Amino acid sequence: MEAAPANRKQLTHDRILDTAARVLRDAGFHGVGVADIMKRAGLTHGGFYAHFASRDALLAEALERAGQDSQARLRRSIDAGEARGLSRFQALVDSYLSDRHLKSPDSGCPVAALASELPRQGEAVREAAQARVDSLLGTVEAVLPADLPAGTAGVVAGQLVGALQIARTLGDNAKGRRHLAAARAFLLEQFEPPRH
Amino acid sequence: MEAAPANRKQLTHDRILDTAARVLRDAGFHGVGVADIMKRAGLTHGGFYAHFASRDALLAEALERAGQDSQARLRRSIDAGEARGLSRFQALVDSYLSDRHLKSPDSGCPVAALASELPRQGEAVREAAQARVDSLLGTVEAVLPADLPAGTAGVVAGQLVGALQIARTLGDNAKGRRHLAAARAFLLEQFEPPRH
DNA sequence: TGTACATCAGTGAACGCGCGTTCACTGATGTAC
DNA sequence: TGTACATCAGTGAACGCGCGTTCACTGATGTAC
Repeated sequence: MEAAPANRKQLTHDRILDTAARVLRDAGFHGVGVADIMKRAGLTHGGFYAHFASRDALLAEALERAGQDSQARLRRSIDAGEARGLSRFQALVDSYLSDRHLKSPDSGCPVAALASELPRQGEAVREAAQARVDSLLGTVEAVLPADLPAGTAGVVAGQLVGALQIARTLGDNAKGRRHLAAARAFLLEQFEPPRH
Repeated sequence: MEAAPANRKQLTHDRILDTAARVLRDAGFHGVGVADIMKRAGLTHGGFYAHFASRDALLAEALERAGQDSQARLRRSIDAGEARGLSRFQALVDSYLSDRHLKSPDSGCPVAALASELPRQGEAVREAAQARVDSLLGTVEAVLPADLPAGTAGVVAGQLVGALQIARTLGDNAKGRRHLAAARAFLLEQFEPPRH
């Protein structure tokens, strides 16, 4: 019943990563401290370097993990929205620009949670960041109508990321939510494919 | 010929603030260190607390200063573009989403340079941040056609901020510049008022 | 089935360093008479 | 015009603290026979 010997360390590694991926989106790169993450994962800080070569290596891996996590959530939301009769594009917009995403960055898109910090990180993190941006562009592209000009997915992604960040700066209140709602309305009017 | 007695300190204060406003946009909130800023301003760190109550007070003032600085530059660009025959809206879009703004955050818009860090700052900084967002919205509103739905300025601002941040994450290279160009083209097509 | 040994994930004390902040002091500027 | 004094912007040493990183050690898990 016990897992294979190599697995125990792997499980701990995963637990550290999940913790870091959550804290990273909540508190930013400087909010991720080695000792704090280990403590939250139920460990002491000394064991950290048996799992990661450096704090920077953790940041890069955590960013990737955060992206995979939020991407998976987003795809589930799109599927669920489609099941309720929405277009896949509308489901994406409603989910990305939802009040829930406004108030819970720790389970949301790391690009929106970290965008202005990304260009200042070390090379490993910046590479992971570009992969996350490409992945977000792919998700948007997949739900857009096929006949739009090249670069449209980038335009929509820019709108999603920018609108969410401005709404978060305005606050989790009427002002912030009004900002989100305006962005949702605009995107749907612009890109929603005509329905029967 | 000498300035009034109270002026010498004021001049030093301004010099510290200008330095901090530049470093802040380049390196983010955590990139602003008391000793480093004082040194760059040609002073020793001990004198800092004669000018600011705390590092946080400096951050809030520097954010405000950065916003005023970049707003003034943007307005000059809009006027210059108009003088060259562009619409004021096109001049704003060309300037905000320019290759120069892509590569020089330290003299650019602090909202784009800091957006994802703003919600995590202390109260004084967050208040200054909201004022900067409002100011950006005002500048956009002023150059948009009058008959657009409420919230349109917010939509455009979100696009500007998001597109610039994503381009900076992609890098100061062909990929980043292509992203900027697509956002410029989209905004002009959408909102450029018809010309004679 | 049981004993001796090897492996290895995790512990906790210690390190060097940089940071924000404090404070006694200096030296230049301006004022009183 | 000159001297004595007060003011005040800026200096530089020192502080306490938190952080990333290292390392000798522990104790549990798994293997050999």
